[in-house]
Amino acid sequence: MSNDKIILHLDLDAFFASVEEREHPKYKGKPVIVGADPKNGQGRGVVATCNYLAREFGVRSAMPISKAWKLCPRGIYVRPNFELYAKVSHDIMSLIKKYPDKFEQVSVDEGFLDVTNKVKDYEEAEKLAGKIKKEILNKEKVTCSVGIGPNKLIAKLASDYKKPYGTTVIKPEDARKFISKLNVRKLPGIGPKTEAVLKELKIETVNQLAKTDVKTLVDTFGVFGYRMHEMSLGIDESEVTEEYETKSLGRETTFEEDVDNPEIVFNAIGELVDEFHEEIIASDIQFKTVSIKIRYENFETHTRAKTFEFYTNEKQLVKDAANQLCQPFLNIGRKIRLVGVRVSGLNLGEKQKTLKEV
DNA sequence: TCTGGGGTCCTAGGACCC
DNA sequence: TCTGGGGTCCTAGGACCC
Repeated sequence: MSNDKIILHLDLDAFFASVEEREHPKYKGKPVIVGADPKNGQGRGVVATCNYLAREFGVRSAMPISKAWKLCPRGIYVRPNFELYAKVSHDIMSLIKKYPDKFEQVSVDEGFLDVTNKVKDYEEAEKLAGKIKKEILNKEKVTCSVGIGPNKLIAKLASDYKKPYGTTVIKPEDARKFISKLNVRKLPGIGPKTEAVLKELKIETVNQLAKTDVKTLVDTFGVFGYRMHEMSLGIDESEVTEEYETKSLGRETTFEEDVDNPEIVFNAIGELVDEFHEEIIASDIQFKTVSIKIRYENFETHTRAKTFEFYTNEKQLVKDAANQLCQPFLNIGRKIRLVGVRVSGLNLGEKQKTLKEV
């Protein structure tokens, strides 16, 4: 009995931009940038997603929209329509779910499929991937890329290897070689900060990471050092899991212009709470902790939290707690850029203890 | 270049309990 | 005089992911 798995990772290509192209055929053949209003280069905010044509101009996700505007002034700039993307995502995930033994939705545009007992080998897995890709394209008019490998880590890195509309198959015996060549930044959990620390240690490729002794990594990164070392060898024992429980729920907003009037902050908090409280009621959620987040104009960010001795779902309680928690940050002669409210310590109603619905 | 909004997970210190 | 040890909960900050 072998315990080798066959995992597919499916990633929708430039998802938000693809949906916009689908809805607006006149966008085809043009750079499409989904994100904040660029306001002739003065806009505040970032790029959410852009299509591959926009990427040729150097535009990237998470880039300030003002920079995107400089790189690609003639692009088509659209505000995101998250409700639409959620609907299309839901439709696509519903199509996919029937194929694997287990399906895990990771985000709006990604999912893992454990097909170990559905296919007899990697050739069959590749055929299945082709079938799923065509079905999504025919029925939903968007493309996706698929990675196939012996675990979630390899499958995920493989789906990223050839995009858009690519399929990359990494058999178990090729996993080490495949992962060795990658930059450490590709590994999940290694972001800009960790990348910089690794660079100081002269570690830039996964191969160099694999050759580093675990002690050095653990001394530098704590328990994550072990995980980094495992990943560098292509090891990932985690299962494709269908269960998912929400841990927190909230909203935040960046003001059009930085503010110092407390009334404006309180009003914003009220609106944010009104918005997500609907979700709390609809999903039958109770909570016991309320947190606020304040970001000053210089991007310095603070959080404060208050935990009740009981679970509740009362809107006014959230507003009162949030206002109270904000007080120390107001009227001190500093301008505020962002305010946020979040509830956690959740007691989930039966409805919510199911699949993640993004 | 000047940094969104939705989240998750980790760490570290302090309070408190037995 | 010089002060345990383990567990749990809470808070604040930070890195990271999509």
